[in-house]
Amino acid sequence: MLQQNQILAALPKEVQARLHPLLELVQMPLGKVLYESGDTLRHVYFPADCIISLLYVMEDGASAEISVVGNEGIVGVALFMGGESTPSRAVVQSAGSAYRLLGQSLKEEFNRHGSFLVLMLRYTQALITQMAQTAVCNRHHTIDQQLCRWLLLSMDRLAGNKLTMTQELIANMLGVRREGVTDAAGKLQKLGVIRYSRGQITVIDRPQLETLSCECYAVVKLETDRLLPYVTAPALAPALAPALARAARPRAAGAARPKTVA
Amino acid sequence: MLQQNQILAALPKEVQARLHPLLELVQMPLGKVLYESGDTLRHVYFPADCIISLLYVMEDGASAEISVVGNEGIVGVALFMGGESTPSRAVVQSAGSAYRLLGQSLKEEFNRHGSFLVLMLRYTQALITQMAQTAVCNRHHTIDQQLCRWLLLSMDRLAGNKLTMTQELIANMLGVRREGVTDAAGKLQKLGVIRYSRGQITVIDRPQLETLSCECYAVVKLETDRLLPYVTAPALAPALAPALARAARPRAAGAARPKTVA
DNA sequence: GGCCTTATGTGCGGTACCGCACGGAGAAAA
DNA sequence: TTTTCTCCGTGCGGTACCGCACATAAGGCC
Repeated sequence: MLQQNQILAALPKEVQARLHPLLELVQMPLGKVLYESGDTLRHVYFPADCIISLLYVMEDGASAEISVVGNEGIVGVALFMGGESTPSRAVVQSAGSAYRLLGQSLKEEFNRHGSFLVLMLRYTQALITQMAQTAVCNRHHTIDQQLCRWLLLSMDRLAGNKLTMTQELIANMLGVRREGVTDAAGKLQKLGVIRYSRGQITVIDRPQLETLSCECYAVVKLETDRLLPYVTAPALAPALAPALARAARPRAAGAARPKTVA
Repeated sequence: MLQQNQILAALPKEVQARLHPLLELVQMPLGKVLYESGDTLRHVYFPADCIISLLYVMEDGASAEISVVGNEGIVGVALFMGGESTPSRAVVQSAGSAYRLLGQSLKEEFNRHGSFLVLMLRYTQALITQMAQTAVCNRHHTIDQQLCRWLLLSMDRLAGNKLTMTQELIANMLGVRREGVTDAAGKLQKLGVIRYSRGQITVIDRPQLETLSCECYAVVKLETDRLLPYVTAPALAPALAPALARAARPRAAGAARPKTVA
């Protein structure tokens, strides 16, 4: 079902009809690398039920996740942004399938300057928001908070409440030690928020997970919903409404860290 | 001189002619806020000789810089990306002037689907790279390294080798304590790399600054030069060539943190 | 010169995270 | 059932950074 990807689903019927014969459904096994840093991209991918991580790998081999893409988005924005490549790696974080489109075909549709272009750009802005918030989160929040955020981002892109992912891999995504994740996950389990065993994580108390997460999750989610309203997303728990309001409203000018201005 | 902004300068003559009467040269005093988080943008800005910081301010008032824009770029990409607003603040980090364009005029030119659109998208990809690298840098690098990166990013966007900026403000940008910056700056001064006093920083040994910086600076610079070749940028010190090669070449697949794979 | 504001230096205890080493336990293979 | 491998738990010393509380100094203003 082509409609599994929300961007494809949001396109007008005639665009869908044009693209349909060009889209190829491909399997996405866990760990598959869609592109490496600097690769000239050949395809873009519209995830159907898989999750793709964009991550940067440093000289010394350490890594950090830049953003996550599920069926709400598209992998390979560099193709239509004009750069053709990007200094990051795209890896399958959760297995499934995706629709693949040749770069050339994508550009032809993009250059028709219709709804496809508009949609791509809006999605790209959502992606930018996610990256920016990742930067903030890496600076200011604890591993505990970041794990919550990461779990929520993943759950939003999956059908059930189960996730197949070892703590080791989560650590690579967050760019922290495996033991740090063990620690944080242990706390969440003790609180009854999640349950896990040997690479299987189950979210039990999602509302609680949202309150334990930093504001970063809500900021990204609300902004994504705003930018891509065609995504009929399940509403955020009411408890997060304040974060929404704060995120949307201007703050006092000039104040960076309040104390330094007082 | 309209050519002061490199994006405007790179546009074909007829586009420049169209835009010229619509562009308004405005002064950009230090600390001026161009937009707040969630504001509907009215203008975009093409910096001539000022530097604008895009930063995110958290609920508790702490902040972190997401990216920097100088005369190589444009402030307000959300306008043509379609979102009209963005959850961050744009502040003048170094005073100067900029060309301002009404959002409506921008969109009219953008929707002609010519070289303006192509240039905007390419610049936006460079901006994305900078944000992604900021996320990585925040996760993995020391304040010392980040200060070097930050100084280099600023110097690239200024005429001389002097920078007017207190350590307090730098701390807000980096999202760290002021004392941390004092510490790092002290070391750099002892090494004879910079000299500073009461908000005036002078870079003495730029090559040394580049070697002390983390790889993030080089990655962003090389990618920006690649995406926007019309910028006749001064070459990077030869010592950084290896970082370039690494950034451009694919890495061994699957390896996130090398030890975890060995 | 005297005073005040702002910028920078320094020290101290606390915490989050790191690197490392190893122990244990579940699952799969033999 | 025993072995093996993978995943998870735990402890320990080290470091980078934090928050706080001051001390010092440089420049503007009277």
